[in-house]
Amino acid sequence: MTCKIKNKDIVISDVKCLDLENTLFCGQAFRWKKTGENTYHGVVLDSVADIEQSGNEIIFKNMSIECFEKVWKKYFDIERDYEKIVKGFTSDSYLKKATEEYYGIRILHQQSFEALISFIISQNNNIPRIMGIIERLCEGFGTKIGEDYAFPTLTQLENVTVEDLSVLRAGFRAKYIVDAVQKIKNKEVDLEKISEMPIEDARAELMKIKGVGAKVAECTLLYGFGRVEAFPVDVWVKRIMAEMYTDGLPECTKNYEGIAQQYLFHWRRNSSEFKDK
DNA sequence: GCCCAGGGAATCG
DNA sequence: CGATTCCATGGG
Repeated sequence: MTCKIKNKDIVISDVKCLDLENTLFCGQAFRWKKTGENTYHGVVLDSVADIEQSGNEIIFKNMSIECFEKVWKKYFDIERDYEKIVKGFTSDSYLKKATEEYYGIRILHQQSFEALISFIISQNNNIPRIMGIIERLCEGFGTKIGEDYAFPTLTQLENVTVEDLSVLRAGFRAKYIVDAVQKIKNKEVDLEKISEMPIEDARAELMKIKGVGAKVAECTLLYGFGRVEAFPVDVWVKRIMAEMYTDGLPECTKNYEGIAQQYLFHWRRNSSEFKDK
């Protein structure tokens, strides 16, 4: 990656395998808005970004180098060599198709608390409604930043009750959000320690929270902790496994199962190859 | 009205 | 144990 400052913008180039459209709208993050042909608007931590992709260049508009280094470099997983990883996938014919049709998906390294709460909300739910609930959560409880809202912090949520959360219209999931907040607050579940645990222990730790089962735990590890070997199995991935991988995932996905999962998930949901199925 | 959605807890056999 | 049922809400 090369990083230049032009006017007040950060311009990065030579980032291989990063397509904003595919990455931001493949169901891993729920707060991005498309603002134009190649422009996107989003919030991470307390930083708001307007980003534009033109070919091999990604432009972070009106952003300081400090902010880019501190927040966005990690968020877009810039240091990881996706080109190499994705090339490794092409020995499998289905993954070859998926990575060709939807090239440039990266796993976004989100804030762990946000990922946890977001995927608690995602259970037995559909993506448009998940987005709405999260938007109401941010507007109702997060810090206002200009026209935007940060995702609420643990402190901002530490005293909320199920009744307080009724404005979200999250249904039965509200009590799970409260349980997650309480257990993190009293250190029954320690997000700091989870990032250093072997993945089996990390899973078990997250599953102490009500409403966190295998799938939500796996999503939290993948998107909130950057554990790219985590493999969330939702209804779509279940279909993929039943239709294409009855003997399990191919060897070429080893240690990168979560990245493979993201390509397969997005491909199976959106490709015309599976129209009306 | 029915079915389904990036599931999980509670209950039943 | 595995299998079934219920959980809130909204869109198709």
